[in-house]
Amino acid sequence: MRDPRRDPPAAKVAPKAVVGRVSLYLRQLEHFERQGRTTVSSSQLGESLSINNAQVRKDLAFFGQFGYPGVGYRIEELIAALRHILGIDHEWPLALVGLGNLGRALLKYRGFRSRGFHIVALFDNDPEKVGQTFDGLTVEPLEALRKTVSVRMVRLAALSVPAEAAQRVADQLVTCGIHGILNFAPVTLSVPSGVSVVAVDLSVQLEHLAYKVQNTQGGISYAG
Amino acid sequence: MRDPRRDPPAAKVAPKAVVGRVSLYLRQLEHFERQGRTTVSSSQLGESLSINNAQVRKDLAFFGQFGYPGVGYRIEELIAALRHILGIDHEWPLALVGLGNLGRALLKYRGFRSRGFHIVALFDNDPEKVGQTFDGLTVEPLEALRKTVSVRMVRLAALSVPAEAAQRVADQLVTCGIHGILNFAPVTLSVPSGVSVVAVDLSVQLEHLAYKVQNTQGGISYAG
DNA sequence: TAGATTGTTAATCGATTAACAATC
DNA sequence: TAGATTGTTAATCGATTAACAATC
Repeated sequence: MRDPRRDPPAAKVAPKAVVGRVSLYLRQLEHFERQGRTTVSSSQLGESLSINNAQVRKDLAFFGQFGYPGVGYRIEELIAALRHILGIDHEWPLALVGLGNLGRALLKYRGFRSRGFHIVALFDNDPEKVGQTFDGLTVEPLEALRKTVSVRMVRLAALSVPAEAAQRVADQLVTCGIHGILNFAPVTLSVPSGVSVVAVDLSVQLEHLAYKVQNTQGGISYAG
Repeated sequence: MRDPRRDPPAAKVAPKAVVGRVSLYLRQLEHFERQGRTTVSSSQLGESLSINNAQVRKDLAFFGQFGYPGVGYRIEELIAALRHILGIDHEWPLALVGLGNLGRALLKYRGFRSRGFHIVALFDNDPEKVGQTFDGLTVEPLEALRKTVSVRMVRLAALSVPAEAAQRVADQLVTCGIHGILNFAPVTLSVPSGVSVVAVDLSVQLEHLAYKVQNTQGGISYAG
């Protein structure tokens, strides 16, 4: 019922790198679809993302057989399949914890909503912030976490609190039933098994850029 | 002159994964230093970050010999060495291009400045934005890019423009002498060799989190 | 000294790429 | 059919981990 081709070979969790590339494939496929294309080959898809064509086929084959020999991949069909695989063929209610500058920016960020992630609750421990309204949502104290998470069936949280508070708040999130944390605080969170964390550290990324620029004296390519 | 231990073994560019971990080591070392500690072993440093101790030693050994057998690493000394290696022992002037919600958040984000990255110029193509002042900086049109980049010796740019504009603006940045781009737009940029790009795609990260949560039925650990 | 811990080699593991029979 | 392209196996490459002599 869910896809027209053969089923996935196994129920193993894909390696991190594969999942990341699948997100990129999906984005590029949507781009091709908007251009009116209907099929794409692994070579074309790979070239547009600077990824080897065998890698594209192998990544996709991890989840099942989606291609047509001699033809390539049907774009519309592959988009639907990848959305299902990534779990973004439905909406994800999202809690945003920490309404500092970064938090407020995340709230306004369009990229989340357009991928099915809806921020449905705001939390902050600062009494100045509690009760304030941003984008139609009222900031609640962390004490309200358990109730709101349960009522709104929230499984994911974006964490944009200061580094010192991050682990403590993460513990609360876990206790209140959150299953996944997108962590913007510059600390390595420790969470129990069964809870997922993805870290987004902007400074680490910028430091990497500085390193690359410093170690590139013209002529060598580092387009990664 | 620059560090008290033996010099690096070679001048090769470190793999991406190594550089990312070195940023994490540095952050954790700074944390230990604030706690008043003076030395740390690879096991202790690794444990605090969920990284194997052999990996810690190997990563550091890539850049030189910093440790003392039987003692570990002297924290103050290692911090200085890693700052130098990452190229953040000096300030990096940074241009911010695109003053939408995300751009304005990046401008206010403290994490950059505290790591030595100073936003010194703002650019946007929107006539509504040009001339406006944010945090004491006036938004300039992209036509002013070349002059400002050269006058202020800017080598790095954070790019937070809409996806449709990203490649075009990136081309301009490169033409005007930018050497490194921190790309927040959800597209894969194509740049000439000698120019570095680091992509930060918040939706990709959130999709990864959704995938992990969806594929974790309690009991299995995914603390990555 | 004895104990601790490094830097490094060798072993293992996983990820990427090339090659090609099977398929449309 | 001939040409194109898949899925997959085998070969390659790189990254991680274990083990240990060297060192303080």
